[in-house]
Amino acid sequence: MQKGRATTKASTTPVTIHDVAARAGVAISSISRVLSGHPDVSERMRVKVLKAADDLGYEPDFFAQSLRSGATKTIGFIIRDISNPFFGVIAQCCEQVLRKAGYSMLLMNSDGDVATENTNISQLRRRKIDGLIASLVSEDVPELQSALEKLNAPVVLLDRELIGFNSSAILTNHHQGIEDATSDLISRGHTRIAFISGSTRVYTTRDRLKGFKSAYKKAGVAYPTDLVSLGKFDAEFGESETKRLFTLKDRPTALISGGIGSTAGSMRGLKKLGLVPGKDLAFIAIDEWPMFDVFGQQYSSVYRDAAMIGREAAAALLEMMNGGSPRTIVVETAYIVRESSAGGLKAKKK
Amino acid sequence: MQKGRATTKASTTPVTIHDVAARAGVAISSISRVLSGHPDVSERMRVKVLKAADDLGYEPDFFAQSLRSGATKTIGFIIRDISNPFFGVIAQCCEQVLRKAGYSMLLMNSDGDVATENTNISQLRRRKIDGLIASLVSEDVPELQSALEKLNAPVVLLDRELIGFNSSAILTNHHQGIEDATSDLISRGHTRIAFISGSTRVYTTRDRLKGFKSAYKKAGVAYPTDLVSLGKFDAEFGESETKRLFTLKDRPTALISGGIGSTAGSMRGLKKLGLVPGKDLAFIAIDEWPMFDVFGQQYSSVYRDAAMIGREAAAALLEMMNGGSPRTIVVETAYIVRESSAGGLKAKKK
DNA sequence: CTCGTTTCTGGAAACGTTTCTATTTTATGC
DNA sequence: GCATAAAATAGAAACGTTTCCAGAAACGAG
Repeated sequence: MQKGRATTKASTTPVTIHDVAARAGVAISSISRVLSGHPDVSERMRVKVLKAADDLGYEPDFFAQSLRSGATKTIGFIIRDISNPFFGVIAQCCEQVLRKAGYSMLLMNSDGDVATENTNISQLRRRKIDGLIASLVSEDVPELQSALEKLNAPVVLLDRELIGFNSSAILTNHHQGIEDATSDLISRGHTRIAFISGSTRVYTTRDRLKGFKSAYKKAGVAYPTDLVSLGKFDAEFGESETKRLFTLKDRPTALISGGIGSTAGSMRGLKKLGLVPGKDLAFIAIDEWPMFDVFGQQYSSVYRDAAMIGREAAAALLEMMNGGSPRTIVVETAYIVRESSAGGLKAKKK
Repeated sequence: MQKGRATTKASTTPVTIHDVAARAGVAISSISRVLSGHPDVSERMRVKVLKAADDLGYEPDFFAQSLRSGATKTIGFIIRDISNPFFGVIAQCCEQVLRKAGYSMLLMNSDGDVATENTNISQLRRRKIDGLIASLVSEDVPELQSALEKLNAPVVLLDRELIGFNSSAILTNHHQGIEDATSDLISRGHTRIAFISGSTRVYTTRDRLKGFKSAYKKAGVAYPTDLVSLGKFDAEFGESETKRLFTLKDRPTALISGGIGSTAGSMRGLKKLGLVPGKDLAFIAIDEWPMFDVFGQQYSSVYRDAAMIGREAAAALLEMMNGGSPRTIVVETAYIVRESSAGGLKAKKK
């Protein structure tokens, strides 16, 4: 049930630069010059060409342009999982900034899988992207660095450190926020604080752990190595580890868990154990997410600004694509105290 | 601080089909035939070419392929706002399915703005996408339909009805879930139920309203027109309208609000008014989001499966791109009763 | 052995641009 | 009015593929 092709003649055969040249009665090179803003163009020519292009509704073919010029005006965006609202905010802000600069964004989920991530990078290389923004699954994959180098395009890493690789990075000062949070719990009398986070193969987790340890050190107390559980970023891991830790003989009295997937898992685990944050234990979430103010209002958190991370990442990439040099930006975190920082100690005293 | 170019010779000059042809000592057309699986190829040639391609690490140039063949293996994905977790889940599932079929996804936010959406569509047309999945801002934009037609590619619409336009659509049966929810509230004794949703210029809102009206009709009661507020999908609208409705002289005793942005706004508004869902009013959210089970556990909802919507959309698009015809799929909703369905009536009796 | 098919291969023409080079036109200074 | 430089234009060669076409090689059948 196709629409009659006579009605919309534009859709039948796309109009090319040749058509415009024929209509204006000039060479195709002149069309290109006018449209790309080349300086050596007379006013008479400019008017004539623009008129012809407008009459015909000419739109340059993207692939032909890219093939010839080498620039694709396309950037790649690789993350673990776009359904994670934290990444969603980052992606949104990146896309908005990049779009305004004339770039389009290819989105790819790595599903937390190194092999998928590698495939994605290859795919983006074949598509000759002008730049890449990525939150990588792991920092210590041997072939990763050379895969990124082969892209031959500027790279902005989100919360990752690839030593020896010349990229921009938007890092987060996790350790300060976590240290503040941990110190607060210690000052309230906690010693057995559980700490759940993702893989130690990324900066994120290492920097968080650094803050956790540092708080204990400042308090002059050894940190509870048996309560630190680092492994994966997903909810399943957070849930099972929470269950395991909170059924130990010497049960923890507090829990710091993050990022978002991990927190969700921990909450599920606690719920199943019948433990209530702010009462049966002190609880601090790492990272907030949309609507935290209404749905997580009782939960303390270590907060960071996802929108800023997105904007800074896009800005850093644009700068590099315009010939600027890579830079590292550190986004701060803040420990936000709410109701759930209380609780957990009664059980200890009993 | 560039790496020495001698070390990684691959990165200096990309290897083309000509290099492979030279190495194998055959014509470039033979390379193309082997690699594209053309039947008329001898075994000897196949082995020779594959070896040469492998030796050189040859990867076909994407743009050259697209320019010549016309297929871009790229699909466009336009939504209001990827930071909305509901869209995040849809996007994730779409991308996963499409990636496995060899397609990449260009993500664009329309920011709820008709003009931006139109610009995005033009951009995607110039990029000659093979297909489009879109959640449009509004159905009754005059030039929208012709803009989509000019794409010359199959389109899958998310929760939108564009009459006379030949596309697939993944619709949601909103009205059933909303009707069930509303009926439940009515049977509990409510008559003054507030209803907040987005623009009536899209199917989503109209179908929700249909369910709301239908419940009242079945109860034989006129529905409260002064308590229905339809306008925008964002949190600001939800918040201001909630405040307005719940400060009316004849205050509503219950609230149904959605989608996610609207719900968040409503929750904020109620919080500022000091009204507690499940106590001072009955409250039902339209749409759930990640972690609803732990953070929204007391809230009743009208639920639908975002992951399924994403998968179905991708599947429908793939089918159309393979020559199949458009189809319409309807995803069901379910009213899920939780604590917040109670409350609100004491105030009335007083 | 020759002829007609079939199978395979090479050469070249596209695809729609940008950009290089050469040529023509216009402007400038004397 | 003429030489010279500068500005504007046309023409053609790229970019890296796919695909069409023609011809070569292989293969049976008579």
